[in-house]
Amino acid sequence: MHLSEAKKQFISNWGAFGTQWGINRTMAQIHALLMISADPLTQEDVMAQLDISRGNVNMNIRELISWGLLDRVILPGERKEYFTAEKDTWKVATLIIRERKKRELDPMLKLLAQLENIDGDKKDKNVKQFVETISGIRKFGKQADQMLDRMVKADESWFLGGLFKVFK
Amino acid sequence: MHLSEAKKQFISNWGAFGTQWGINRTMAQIHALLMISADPLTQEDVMAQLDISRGNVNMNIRELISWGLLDRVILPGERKEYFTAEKDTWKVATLIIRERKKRELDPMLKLLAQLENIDGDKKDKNVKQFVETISGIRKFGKQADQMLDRMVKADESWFLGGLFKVFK
DNA sequence: ATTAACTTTCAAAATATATTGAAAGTTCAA
DNA sequence: TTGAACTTTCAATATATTTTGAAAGTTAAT
Repeated sequence: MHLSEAKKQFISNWGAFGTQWGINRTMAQIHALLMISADPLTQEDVMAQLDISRGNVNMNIRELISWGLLDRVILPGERKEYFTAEKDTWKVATLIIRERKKRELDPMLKLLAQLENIDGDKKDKNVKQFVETISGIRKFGKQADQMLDRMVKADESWFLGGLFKVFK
Repeated sequence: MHLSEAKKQFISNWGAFGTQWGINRTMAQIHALLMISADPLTQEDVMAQLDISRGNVNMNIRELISWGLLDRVILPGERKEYFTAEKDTWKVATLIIRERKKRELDPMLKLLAQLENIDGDKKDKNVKQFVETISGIRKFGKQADQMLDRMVKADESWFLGGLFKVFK
């Protein structure tokens, strides 16, 4: 397979992958494109290569920047903005973890904490089941939260080098 | 806060949470409802409590069963089917991991393996960047895959009891 | 201050996804 | 068998999300 075909495949599949994880197709595709591009691209380049509209590209590039996944670059002597993606997979992963944790896990844990203290007869099996379920999910979530925190703070080689132990 | 209000909040938020992870709102809500219900429910119960149509409930219950998250139960002497959810958070988590790994991660790793061997001048910076990006993502994915495999095989207490070490 | 190059916005349109409910299918007690 | 009780299907509909592109906004060289 040649580069251009492989690029197409990667971009298209990465887009589909994104949608299964609540990230819109275009955002994932733009990210994919910039990850595999050796040089920075302009908005026009992205529009042309992915065949999507100006507004769409603009909106998704801004979103990617807010996630910390892209940077604006001004090339010396040029008027227009260029964009590059963070290329280091480990950094990309930790940026994504950080962001989703903040947006989703943290608020959910806060909610669960509230729901755990409901009024009502603790002997009622419905109350009991509710509290047990919520606290079970919360315990799991807290543990995951901690683990992700450590991951994000850790060094790349810890994970990628296979130097980590999962059992005590 | 009282049970009925807390239930509503949990179901509604769990549904929203689901959509951010590529699981449809109704499926997540049905799962939430059954997780906090002490006794098995019928399709009718679910329809009534969540105010959704017969077809929708039926389709999503079947999907949840295929994930291994719900079981059909026939109560002795009853004609109709009841449904219960797996209540153990750890088991729920591993079932979900297993399923998503199979449906998403495994195929993606297969694709990346193919894309890594493209034809073309290895000195071309575009080819180089492509191969580097793909192999970086693949390395990370393989590591994640291994970690998840160990998690799924491990005992609940490993994770939930906080007995695990993340550093060597 | 002008204006050409470039970026951003956002209402409308297109697309994708989820939901409904009536009809068809199945099961089983009598 | 029959038919009442229950389950499943799926075409039509509703809802949610994404995309477009023209217009408005911004910037900076002259």
